Amino acid sequence: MAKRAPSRRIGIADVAKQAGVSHATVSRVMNGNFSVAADIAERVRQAAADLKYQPNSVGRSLALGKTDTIGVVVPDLENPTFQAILRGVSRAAARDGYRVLIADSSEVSSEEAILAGEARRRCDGVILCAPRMADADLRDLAPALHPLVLINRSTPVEDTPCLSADYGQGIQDLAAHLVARGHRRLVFLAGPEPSASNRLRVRGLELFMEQHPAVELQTVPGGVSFAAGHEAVDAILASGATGVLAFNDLVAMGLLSALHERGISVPGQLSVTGFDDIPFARYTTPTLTTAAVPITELGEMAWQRMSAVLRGDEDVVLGTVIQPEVILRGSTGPAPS
Amino acid sequence: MAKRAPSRRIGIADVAKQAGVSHATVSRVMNGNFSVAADIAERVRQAAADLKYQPNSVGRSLALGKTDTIGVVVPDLENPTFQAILRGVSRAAARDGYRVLIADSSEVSSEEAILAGEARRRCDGVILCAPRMADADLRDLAPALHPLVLINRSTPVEDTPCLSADYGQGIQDLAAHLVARGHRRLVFLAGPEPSASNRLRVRGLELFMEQHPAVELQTVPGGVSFAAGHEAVDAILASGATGVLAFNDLVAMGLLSALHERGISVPGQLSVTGFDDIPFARYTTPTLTTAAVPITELGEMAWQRMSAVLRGDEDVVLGTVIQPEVILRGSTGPAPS
DNA sequence: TTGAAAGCGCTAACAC
DNA sequence: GTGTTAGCGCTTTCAA
Repeated sequence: MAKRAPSRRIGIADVAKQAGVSHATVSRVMNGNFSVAADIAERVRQAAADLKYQPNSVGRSLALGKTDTIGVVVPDLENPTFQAILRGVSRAAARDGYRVLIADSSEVSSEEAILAGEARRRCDGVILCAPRMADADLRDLAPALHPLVLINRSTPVEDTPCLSADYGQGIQDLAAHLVARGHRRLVFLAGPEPSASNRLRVRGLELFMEQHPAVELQTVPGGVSFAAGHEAVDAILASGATGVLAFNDLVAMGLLSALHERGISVPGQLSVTGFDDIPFARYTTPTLTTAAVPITELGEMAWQRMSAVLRGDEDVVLGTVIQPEVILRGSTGPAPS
Repeated sequence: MAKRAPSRRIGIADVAKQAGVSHATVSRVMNGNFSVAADIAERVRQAAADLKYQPNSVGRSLALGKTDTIGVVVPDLENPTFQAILRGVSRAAARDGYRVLIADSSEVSSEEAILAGEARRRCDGVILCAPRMADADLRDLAPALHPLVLINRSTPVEDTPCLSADYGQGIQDLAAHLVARGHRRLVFLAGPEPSASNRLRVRGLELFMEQHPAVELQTVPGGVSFAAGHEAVDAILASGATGVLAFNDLVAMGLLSALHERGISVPGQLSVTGFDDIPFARYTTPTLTTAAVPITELGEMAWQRMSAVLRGDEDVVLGTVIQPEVILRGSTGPAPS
């Protein structure tokens, strides 16, 4: 037996008693079931209002077998990309009456599986952003998580919608832009080695190089943050490149800031590109050339897929790849002669 | 009767049957109750593993009368301030085994009350950031939301912990800094009229002006975003002021960007201050002088308060005011002579 | 130490 | 149209 609460919250039974009807009738009224006589319905509504009745959604969830909540697992709530995904999911889900439970793995990827499972137990489904989780782990985990939607994974998982941006194409487009402006020595300021989205960029650049044998490309280890870009400045300058392809906007901004401190002119001496087009990219000095990934929309689309699965749609789109769009701004220019 | 699901999820009953014990025993084992014989416990664990049993947390919540989840209501998931609060709450709550449900009112303040109530029904408590909600509405709402923790409200509400930053003092400190550098004509690039935190800044500036009769202060309408700051540039220039106190960092950055486009030198011709010290503030050009509000910590503290209330602590701290700290960077300098 | 049974708050099938 | 009742999956009291 559950706790004998001394002063329970108002429940459906209290309203039923107050209105002099059965609790089934109260339930009907609360759910807008019209098979209740108008006068009785009114009496029930009055009683509910008098008692300030708030339906208990846990009871409701148990009876209905659904929570109207989905979990979103992100590696880092501090990263604008994941904030944007979360925002997109949250808004789209809210329009359909669903709420979002957040699970932030704080970049501890060993936690992701646990968090995701935990989230799934409380929710009707989970949207998983786990860019660094090993493919094998993901495949093991997936069945227990279903309904599951994946974001930014290249791994196809059976019966699991997956949304991602074409980082490979985006970085090629940026490289092409630099080459068109006369740059022949490029450097890739890389993201985390194990990250799927970094691998896609690397692969894209490999393809690009095959088609542009005259271009030279180096790689400098970077990271995902301002600080990573800031710290990489020496290695970038040492590379002798005239064009820098940064892993993302954050890294590019850190680099821009360090270059400014060193008195290096951008794009006069060095052109720099970012990736993502975070809101701040248009406010840096100089403004940042980047490949825009409509990441909030990607979050919204993730909800569409989840919603389709929850509705039991027969043919949910499984693979979705969004094409980034190159945005030319002030941080790139012709190669110095 | 609930839906006759054709293929239910594995429940405690399945594990009980498989292990040849009652479901009460399974429950005891799953909850680490030691009053179960070691061999039986092992058998149960084995059965649970075989069946890949995942305890259903809705059932658990109903029996226990708690969800181990708290709701966080924010006006805008796009705003770095609220992202940081959310992050602070989420991480602190996670450490105590609680999860966070997000409710984004998308700046529609009429939605806040509904969202908050809705969140409360699904959660054990709610942390409310509703800077524009009218005091009276908040007081009406509070009892139904309890346990409730308020963020950035100056309204005291009975029995409700409230955390806020001392925006009034922070803006005075920034103004003092400008005056110390010789500025005599200041302009406040204001936030939203009805926002409590804007009113605190206004009040702070009034106090400041009383103590500095030689200083002239104008007010220009602004907003909360980049765009607002960017658009205000003409009004700012028209004011003839040499020092600008922007409502927050975002607004300051938008203004900085517009000033850069106009070729106005900062801080040579105009000094600009922000507020909040968002992560990007140290990477603008020039870097932004601002008043740092440790907002993630504020989120963490909000969880501490909530946690205390949930534990039934007798004397929870109700009012907490965090002092912003002025961070001097490159966007402010001596008044032009 | 274990099982039977009640109850958490709600929905819905069924009978009237 | 409305009430009775079973059941969602779990915890916990009580009795054995």
